[in-house]
Amino acid sequence: MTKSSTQPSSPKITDAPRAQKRSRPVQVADQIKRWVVERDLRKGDKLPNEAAMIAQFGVSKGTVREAMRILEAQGLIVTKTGPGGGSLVGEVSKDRAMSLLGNYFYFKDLSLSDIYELRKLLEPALVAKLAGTLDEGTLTELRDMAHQYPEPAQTPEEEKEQHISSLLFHARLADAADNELLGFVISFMARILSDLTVYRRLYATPNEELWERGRRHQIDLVEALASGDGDRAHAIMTSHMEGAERMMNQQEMRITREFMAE
Amino acid sequence: MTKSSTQPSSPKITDAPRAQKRSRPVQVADQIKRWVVERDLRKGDKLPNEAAMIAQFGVSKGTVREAMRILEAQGLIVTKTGPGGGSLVGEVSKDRAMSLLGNYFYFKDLSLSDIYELRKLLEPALVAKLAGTLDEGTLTELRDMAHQYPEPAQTPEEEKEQHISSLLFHARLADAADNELLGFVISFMARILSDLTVYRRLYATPNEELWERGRRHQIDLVEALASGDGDRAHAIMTSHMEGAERMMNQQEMRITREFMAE
DNA sequence: TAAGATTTGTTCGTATGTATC
DNA sequence: GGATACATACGAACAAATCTT
Repeated sequence: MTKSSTQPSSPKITDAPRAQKRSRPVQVADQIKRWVVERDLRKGDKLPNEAAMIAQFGVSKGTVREAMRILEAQGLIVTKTGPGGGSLVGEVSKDRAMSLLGNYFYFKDLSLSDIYELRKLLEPALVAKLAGTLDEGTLTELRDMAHQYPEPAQTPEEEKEQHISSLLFHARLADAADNELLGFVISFMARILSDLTVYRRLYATPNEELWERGRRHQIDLVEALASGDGDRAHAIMTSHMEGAERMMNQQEMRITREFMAE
Repeated sequence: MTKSSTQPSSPKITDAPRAQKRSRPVQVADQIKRWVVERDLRKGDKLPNEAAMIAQFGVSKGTVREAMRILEAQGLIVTKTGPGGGSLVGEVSKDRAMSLLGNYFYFKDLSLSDIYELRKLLEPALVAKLAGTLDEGTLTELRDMAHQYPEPAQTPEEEKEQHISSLLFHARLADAADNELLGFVISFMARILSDLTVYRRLYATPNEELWERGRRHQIDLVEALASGDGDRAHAIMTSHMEGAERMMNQQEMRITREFMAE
């Protein structure tokens, strides 16, 4: 392992001017981060306890606690009370990462077409890559999800439920990719879309034809994936994305501005 | 504005089991977040001061301060001392969002091909869309960046510099997209790649032919963008991505595991 | 420049809660 | 149950920053 030994840290992309005075807790948090990186600590590894840090950094208990809260908020540590307790290095969860990123887009007012521009690029490519690589368990899982709602929704609540279920289907596909980055982006978009609000419905009853097409797409897609037909999977997903975008535009869905959950 | 009035918050995508006891500071932080969302507060809006929150939530000063640190760590507030000071709602910066997301991937060990799989999908599509839409100022900026290094690098340091410069070129393109989501993903990848480490160099001198091809690509790309030739821009970028990936694989670059900067 | 007011920043002492043995 | 080791929370005091006069 070539320990990079504090190289001059070449200029970062999109590096803000940043100078500023940093409060003690933030300084302490940064030092702890460095400490963790230097020792290459991993998921369950223990950090020194409060008392040790108070001594180590020469600050008070309150300051150390604020520093720990900073790290905790970023998902980098978890803390337990009691004997043998203390703070442990904690892998940032996907859920938390999505929430944190969601906070950024909270202020950005994404549009549906922004999201679908990306979905139309990524999801067809994803399934094309996935075709023929999924094990039986995953395929069964996907088949079950595709068949879960055999009838069109009767109520707005039911329709929302089906909408969420459909997005879970896509998130499941994303998780099957062995590309964490691709999987994350797709899951993140699914999550944003699952927080949608129907602003005004143009048709009193949901468009059954579009619904049926969406359902057929899912079912056909799983079979294309099972048979290893990447081109067909790609085509189905492309068609599905276009249909989904059209349906959502028809219903004038709006993105809900929402803060992180945790 | 249709205030969504605390709807039952439909099941989230990738919602962890999550129950757990939440510490007082976290509870307070959550309440403040809700408070902000309910009132639809924006960038510069003021939050109540410490004393008011102590009274409001019936907790001690230390607890309130820990709560504020949590929000600050997520980029949601900024705090100033002095009269008229206090905490303000603060838009999450792109830089901070990338750092926070970087923490997630810190544990994931992304490979170069993971990143390039996405780049090859997104960047050609981006430039195809951008063709003919850029103003003269932006085009000039891009031209300048493309011509910045007229000679191949002589030293590893120089080469790294050029590498970063090239990624800045891509980040600049991403910012020109009027799709914040697409722009963010591309910039984020550029940032990860800018933190690369050359692990072992196969050729003592950098491959000049590949370098020259990369440079030509950038120059030709800007002209294609200026003339509005989307197909050509797409083709150039595709070729460029393939070349870049090949070059990096040749040099056996490794992704540096690095914690957030701020 | 200086003084005073306001608001956050930091410390210390003490007490309480919680999990392990 | 009791002892121990740890985090959690409170309250009072003082320090530092920054605005106003």
